[in-house]
Amino acid sequence: MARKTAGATGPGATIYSVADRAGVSIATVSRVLQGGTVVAERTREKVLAAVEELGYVPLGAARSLAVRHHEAHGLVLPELSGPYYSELLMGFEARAAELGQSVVLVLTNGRRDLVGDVRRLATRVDAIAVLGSAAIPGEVVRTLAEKKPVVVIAGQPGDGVEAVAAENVDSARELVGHVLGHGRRRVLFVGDPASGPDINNRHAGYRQAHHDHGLAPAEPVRISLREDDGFAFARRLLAGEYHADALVCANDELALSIMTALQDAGRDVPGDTAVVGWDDVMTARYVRPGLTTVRQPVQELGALAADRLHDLVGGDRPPTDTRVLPTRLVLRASCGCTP
Amino acid sequence: MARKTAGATGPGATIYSVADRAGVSIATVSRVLQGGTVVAERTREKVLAAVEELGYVPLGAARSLAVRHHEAHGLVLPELSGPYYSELLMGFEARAAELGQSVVLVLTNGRRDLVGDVRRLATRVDAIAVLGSAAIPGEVVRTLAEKKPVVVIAGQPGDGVEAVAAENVDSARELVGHVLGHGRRRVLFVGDPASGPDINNRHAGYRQAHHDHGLAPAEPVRISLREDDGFAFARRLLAGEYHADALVCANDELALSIMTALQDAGRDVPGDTAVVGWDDVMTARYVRPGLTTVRQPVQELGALAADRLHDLVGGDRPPTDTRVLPTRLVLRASCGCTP
DNA sequence: CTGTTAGCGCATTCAG
DNA sequence: CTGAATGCGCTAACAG
Repeated sequence: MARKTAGATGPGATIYSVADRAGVSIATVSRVLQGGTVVAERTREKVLAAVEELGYVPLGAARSLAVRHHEAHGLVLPELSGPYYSELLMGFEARAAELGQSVVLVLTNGRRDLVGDVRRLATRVDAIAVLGSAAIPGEVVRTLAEKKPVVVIAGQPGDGVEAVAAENVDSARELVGHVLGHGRRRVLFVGDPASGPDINNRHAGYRQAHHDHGLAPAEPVRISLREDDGFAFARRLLAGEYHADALVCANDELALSIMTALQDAGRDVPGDTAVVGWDDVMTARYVRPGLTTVRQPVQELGALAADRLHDLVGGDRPPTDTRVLPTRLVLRASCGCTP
Repeated sequence: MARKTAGATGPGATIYSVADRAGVSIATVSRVLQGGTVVAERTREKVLAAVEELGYVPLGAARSLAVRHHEAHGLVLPELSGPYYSELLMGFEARAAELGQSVVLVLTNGRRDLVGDVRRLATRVDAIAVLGSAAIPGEVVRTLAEKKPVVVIAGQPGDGVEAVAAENVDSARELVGHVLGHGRRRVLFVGDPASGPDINNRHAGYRQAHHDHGLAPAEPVRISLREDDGFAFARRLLAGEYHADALVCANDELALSIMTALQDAGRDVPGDTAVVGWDDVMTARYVRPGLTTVRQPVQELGALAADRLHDLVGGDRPPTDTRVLPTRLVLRASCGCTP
């Protein structure tokens, strides 16, 4: 049946109208646009001209249906506050783009129908990366992984699904060892290890460092990882509810809020109390004393996740063990060092 | 022609295999999945069971092709460092999700083939939001707007394309007026007004405030808006290259880097030099003195952009004038106030 | 080098 | 309430 191929301009132009206008077949149009096969220079020009004149924009969905690939990766994050997620996303997006993949993003935080949203996502991408800690219940991830390639970022290793992560245990051990090396003997771990595998590993390193020094680790202060919780804890500390000469905070937001609160109350940091954190956020460089922390290669982590997805979709490279990226201690003054 | 509808499980399951398994037609499957039409409870259950057993995930591309909608919005940002873009993205994503739209993200910063990337994006979304300042050459935006609905965020108003923005001129006028009210008489605008419409408007407000007070504004210090540039400027200021008792910085990153550099060199802020910025980033609360700045409703801006795209796609609401969101002065101590 | 043709998987009339 | 048939726009053989 002869298609209606009315000279639709702008939106509405299809490969048929372009072919018509250029006086060629749709196959030829497809060829010059995909750039794979050889096309006579003469006809190529005609096609390109027609494309230009009609303002033709190919319909991605039609291509996807034909090639049976979305050419898109999904990324599921809890939110975007703080530099961690943003950097992860930047790294992911950059690598995905290099690989010719679009990225469609889902932020789960105050989401009504999380499961539904993720299912809809699965509908339009070839593979999905999920931030392990908070984004999604592990059960959902597992059923998802039965249908699409999935990689978990900084999550529980060994669920049977691919995973990438930054190193935490050793760097925690090193960091806490460093603090103990300053002569501190009452160092508290601030932040709930149950917040996620990352935090749990940091706490594990904290314990190891104590054992290394023949010391008994104190119970962790089980609070969540936001500024407000830091302020609340600082009040309790100032009230004498805790005793410590050093605070190892699960992340920088906690460390910064606590440090500031202590200082505003007249405490000397690190004189009275040393404070260290995790992530090396921008603020860590600006406060005085500078915050000693651990720098993670967050962008690389994102890029790595994108890589794995791509491999998984391509069917290359069989599932590998969890890839762990190294981290680096950043010594400033809040731990007791004099730079 | 009878389709091969082999009981494909997991990936590979189609609406046909589900229909087969449930002993119904694909139309019925489609109906229960879309939930629009009425279906007998009995058959609905059969279908759902089949879906479950086969692990069926509908192919978004096929649906998009059939309904002639991608049900996705594009968002083009330069990058994601700092809180501004992240918050914008959060606001955009949240609203888009509410409207049932996926969001596909493109970060343009070190991008090789920007134009190509944006064209590919246009291929798979119904509409696109672009951050005006830095993401894309205005010319590209205009040709894009001929093919897809486009809204420019914080960009040049009146290109004939939809736009949303935060208020800048008045808040700048108020901020600078406030600084002048502290008795400062040599206040410099730091940051290149040509960086983008936002900055240009802030500079305009700066000038107005001077005129309000019968003062002559100084030439702006034309540097770009990153930390490094702030440090470099601070060095030149300390070297006596500039004279000022107040610095109105185009954004917080600039303000913070400059303030810190001055303090490290022994200058008193705000005693010797007041410093104010724009954006109210997290660090602004932590430095001492706290940074006086202007808070923009960035998330709302993102949400607004998503709304407009949706309206544009729906064909509702004719193109409106640029929507401008109000901003708010945040007074802390760096301007000379005593909180 | 180019045209013809057959699906890709789904939504949607139109009958029944 | 349900099924059969058609087309969405594009790619990829397969011929010429």
